[in-house]
Amino acid sequence: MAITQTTKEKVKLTAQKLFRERGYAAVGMRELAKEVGIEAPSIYNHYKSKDDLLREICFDMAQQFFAAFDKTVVTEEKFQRKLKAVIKAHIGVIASNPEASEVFFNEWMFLGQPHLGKFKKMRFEYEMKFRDIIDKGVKKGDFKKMNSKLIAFAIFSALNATYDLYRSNENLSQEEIAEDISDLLLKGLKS
Amino acid sequence: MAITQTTKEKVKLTAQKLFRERGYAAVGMRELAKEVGIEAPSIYNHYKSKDDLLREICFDMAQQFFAAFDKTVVTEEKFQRKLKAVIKAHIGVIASNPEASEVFFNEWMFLGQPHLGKFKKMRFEYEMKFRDIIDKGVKKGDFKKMNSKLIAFAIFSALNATYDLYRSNENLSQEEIAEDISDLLLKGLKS
DNA sequence: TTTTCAAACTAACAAGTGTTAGTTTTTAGC
DNA sequence: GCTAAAAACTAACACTTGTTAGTTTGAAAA
Repeated sequence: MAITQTTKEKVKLTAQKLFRERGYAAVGMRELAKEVGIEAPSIYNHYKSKDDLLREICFDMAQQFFAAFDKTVVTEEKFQRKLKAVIKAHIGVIASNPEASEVFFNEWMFLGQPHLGKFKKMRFEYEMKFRDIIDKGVKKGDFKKMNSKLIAFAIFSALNATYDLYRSNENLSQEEIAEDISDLLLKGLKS
Repeated sequence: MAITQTTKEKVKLTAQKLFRERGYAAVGMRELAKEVGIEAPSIYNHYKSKDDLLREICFDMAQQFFAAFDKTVVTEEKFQRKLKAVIKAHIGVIASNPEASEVFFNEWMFLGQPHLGKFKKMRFEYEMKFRDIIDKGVKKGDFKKMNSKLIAFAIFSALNATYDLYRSNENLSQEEIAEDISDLLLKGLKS
């Protein structure tokens, strides 16, 4: 817990909150500034532009997803275990910051170039890491034969919506969410 | 296929396209009008306001989802069959209009009151129809015991993202999508 | 041919947009 | 306490926003 908060941090946190609540395009700089407790032009002492702010939010999250994936080393040979581990890591990142995650998933389209292009590329690479596990699992016989692209899509869709579960708190723990959802999906992959 | 298209229809279709591509808040009335081939104020001969336009798009889709669900009468007693049938109906509605579906799922938050309230209520009711099938299936023993709310959430997340599959066409048929995804999910529910 | 009405138009308003310039205040280092 | 830099401020620009008022056009009904 940060005892003190720099203005820059406050701007970023407030932007995350407002962008999530109302969408990037619908939030004005004056409104953002007011919520922070400063005047709009003061924001430009910390961020080059509105787009720059969105860029930082989105790319910070992207980095977290990659880091969580790469940190997940599974020595076990079973692909069910491997997939479950990265699913949990993915859900864990979302759980650690549902607000920024929602912005990441829903507002990236407002990024200007060249960031937008880089973002799409990174997201594709990340998705391919998952697809790779599924494909290898199918090849080895751990998973049934299937349209891996379609299945990976369905899995991501279920995982990426989990930010919604932390909004109006229903006393669902991250562990419970990760366990139930990965169980549902992994069972469906059984060969 | 409509051979001729009224201006009102053209406005609605163009709005669906633009709202999907760039988001409701980022699309201006002048831009929408230009794409239709008229001037901005002419739109007001057909729609009361920008919000009115979004309202029509969203509530038309809502009606289609309800209609498809209610039309799905399954005489079979197995809840797997019942659930599979409504899943397919749901995916079918999305497939029949992926563009409007995407607006429906992602832009409803820009609805003004009282439409926003009504929309939320309808969506909740619709989701409860699905939850109801799952709960009854669990009670009867067709599905394993589980957190039905969480599972319903995951199922909806997977289904509602399918509009994305029709965007950059990958030669995926609606039947293939519905079959693969419902298989994945139903297997995970097995008792 | 005249009347009527819907649907297009032009002009404009009031408010809001992101952002820059220039200035003052606050903070930190010596 | 003095200096330098960071971070706040006010004022403003050029442009866009949704929408209204008032007018003209085009086609159908009489």
